[in-house]
Amino acid sequence: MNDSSAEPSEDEPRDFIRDRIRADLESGKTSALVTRFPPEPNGYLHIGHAKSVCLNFGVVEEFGGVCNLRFDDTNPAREDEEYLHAIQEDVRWLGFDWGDNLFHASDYFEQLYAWACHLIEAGCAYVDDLSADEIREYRGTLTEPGRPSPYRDRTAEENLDLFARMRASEFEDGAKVLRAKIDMASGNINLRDPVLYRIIRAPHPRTGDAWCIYPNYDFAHGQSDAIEHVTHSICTLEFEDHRPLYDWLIENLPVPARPRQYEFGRLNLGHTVLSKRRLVKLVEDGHVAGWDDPRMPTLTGLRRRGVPPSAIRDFIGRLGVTKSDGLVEMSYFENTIREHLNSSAPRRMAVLDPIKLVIENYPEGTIEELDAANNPTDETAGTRKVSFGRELYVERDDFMEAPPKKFRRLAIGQEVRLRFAYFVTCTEVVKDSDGNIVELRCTYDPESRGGDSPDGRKVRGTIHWVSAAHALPAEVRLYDHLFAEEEPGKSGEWLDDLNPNSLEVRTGCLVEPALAENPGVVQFERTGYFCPDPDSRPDALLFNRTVSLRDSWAKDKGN
RNA sequence: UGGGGGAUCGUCUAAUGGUAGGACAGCGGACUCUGACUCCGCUAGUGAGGGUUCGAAUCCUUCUCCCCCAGCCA
Repeated sequence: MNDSSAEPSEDEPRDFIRDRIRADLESGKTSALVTRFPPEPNGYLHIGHAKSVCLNFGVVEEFGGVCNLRFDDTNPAREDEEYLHAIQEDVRWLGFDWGDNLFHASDYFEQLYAWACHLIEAGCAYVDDLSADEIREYRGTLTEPGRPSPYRDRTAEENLDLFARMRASEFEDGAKVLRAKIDMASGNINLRDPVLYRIIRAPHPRTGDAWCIYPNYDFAHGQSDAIEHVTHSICTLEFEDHRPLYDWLIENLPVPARPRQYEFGRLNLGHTVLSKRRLVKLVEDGHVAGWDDPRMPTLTGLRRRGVPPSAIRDFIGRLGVTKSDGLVEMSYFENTIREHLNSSAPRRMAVLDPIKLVIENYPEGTIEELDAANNPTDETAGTRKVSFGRELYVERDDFMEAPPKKFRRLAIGQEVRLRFAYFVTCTEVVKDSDGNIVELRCTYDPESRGGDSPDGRKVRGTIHWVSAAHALPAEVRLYDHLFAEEEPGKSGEWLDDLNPNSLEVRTGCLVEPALAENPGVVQFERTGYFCPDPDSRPDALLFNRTVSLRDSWAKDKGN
């Protein structure tokens, strides 16, 4: 780890938060940088969380310091152990390490309780008997001040006693709460005597039934930061309004450190949703197959989809960190994924919608082993052998009976290259009784073995293929945007904007045999990037499309 | 008509009183054994009005629009 010498260099990211940290380090205000990533264990991490993860862990990689992983587990009614493990796996997958610094807000319950008592003794907090509805009523509105609760002026002794009895389980859920005594007339509603503790008689994943009162976010978060000596508590914009309360608590409590909160704009991505509430709904109502459905923007979904973590980190880095809230185009993310995969993914051939092609002048029963480059952009990726024979399968789309002028693929009388193999010319088509094309008959030029003709003759197009005798059957799942609308719910019910075609299952695909050996993320030549699904088996191959290749032909056709 | 925050190409962002720049998208072209990749070029922006200044995205001022807040969620 480097330490606080912080000359900004050219390729280092710069933003208002890093500028702040740099200044604090240089001035000596901060001697050792401490940040934290504080997920609530009540759902899976998504790409929006990745922005926070990359920021909090990123700055300590850049400036030195530590980033704690701290679970904000203050609400046992909503949280579950399942998420504790999943979240750690996802952060690790992204490539970050919290070392021994795995903490929980629940680790601090006893200290938090003591500090609550401190507040009571100082006359800064009181036990309120008002119901939730009454508290809401007394709180006023955005434009009208609130009114003090009739219980606001209880003595410290009484409050202490009541609070102890809350802890001792003498009251029902909702019967009493502990509130900070601040300002019922504040324009900032968070300062109108915010609730600090509530009664929740639910077993906690970590503390069991040791407690029946739990601190809420506002009381737990800042104080946990202080306990951990967090120097820069980085959160999203919606907490900006909470900062005065955050500071008020820090100032009124004998905490061991003075953390400061900084807020940045959260990530919004087009054609998807990134709110936990909505993601849960998609899973629970079965609109997707689960948290790890490859269409989900969750990290586990993206992982199953084949998106490399490096692409996610790179994407987040390109976005920058600001306080303006925007909507990032999905194509920006997709482009980053392609960029990472282009250099790393081995090329393979797979035919997603096969039609048979027979080379009439190719000797029957002959099989050739041809060399195919594994990655033309990376010579060190080497080559592999692919089997070639008289009967092949090619993509149905790669033939047209009445091709437009710019069509560079197979058509009657048109010569094309079979990738890594030979030049072939289509001579006739075979149709069934309904007039559907069922087979293409071709001739080949034996001189063009390997893909080039000695006479220097050029062909306009190159198409991919598989050998009929060697190809393996496979199922391929093509994914599209989960939502048809870029901003789901912009006009109407967000679920109505689901894309009915977000999943297209292709059965009867044929892939080259090399794909049987669990290849990781590969490029199917001319088609896209694909990875084997965890459910894929040797006798039932199953691939997910990570992202398609750019296709300027498809775009052109639309005109 | 309370409080907090934000407005720069279509999108994400740089420029902190001195030539409005980059990336993605789009368009055009070159190259190509992937209509991919790569390369080249083009299009396109300071929310509006006033002011200060030799000079304003930047400073002042008025206005407009957008986001967040009335959980015993985080």
